[in-house]
Amino acid sequence: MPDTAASRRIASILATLAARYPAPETMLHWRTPWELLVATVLSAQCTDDRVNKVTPGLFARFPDVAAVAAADVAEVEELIHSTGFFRNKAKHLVATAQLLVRRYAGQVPQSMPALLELPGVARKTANIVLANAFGIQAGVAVDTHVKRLAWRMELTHSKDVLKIERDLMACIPQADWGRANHWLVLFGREVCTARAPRCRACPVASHCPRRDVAEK
DNA sequence: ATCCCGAGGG
DNA sequence: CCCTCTGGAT
Repeated sequence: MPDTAASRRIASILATLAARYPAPETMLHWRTPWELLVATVLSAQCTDDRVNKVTPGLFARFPDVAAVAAADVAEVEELIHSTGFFRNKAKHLVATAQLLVRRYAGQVPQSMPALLELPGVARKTANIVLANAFGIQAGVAVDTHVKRLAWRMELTHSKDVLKIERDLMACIPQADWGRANHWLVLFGREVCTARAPRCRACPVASHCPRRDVAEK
């Protein structure tokens, strides 16, 4: 069980961020579960607007799972080049598309274990796809920003992603699990940055146990 | 120069 | 646990 004061902090912060940031579907552009899966994979180490810049061309050239499954990896690499890590991402996307065609009739599976078998998909991506494409609130997606927030808010000091996820789930309304990552990422990039956090501009400074650590 | 909206692999 | 993979923003 997470510390209850920290739980209240996280809940208050999420409520504030929910009012401040738009819905996730307005950020990453996607129309189908497959497109969300692709966009989420591409978003590793990359901002939403850069992903949104390449996905229209990618989806136009390879309109569905079957097309990606038959695609030349080098051509996919070219189309997603600007999102970084393009060799890994292209290889994973093609391999995943091939697996979907082979085992799931070209559909994106709607369960955590099935998603985790897809190359390039781990827990964070699976949580986001399940929640936002299928409305299945399987869990909170944890990435570097979310971890940092959980630590700074003293919800937990664990480095175990599964424990961090469970502690967050205990204090975030289940309906927000799919969106929490998005809000926290934006907040983490704009305000509660890894170094030199902009505490003076922080909308939730009053909830922060480290607000005495002033912005320099 | 340095850091980053992950995931796979040693 | 550590490393690698990448371009782009700052």
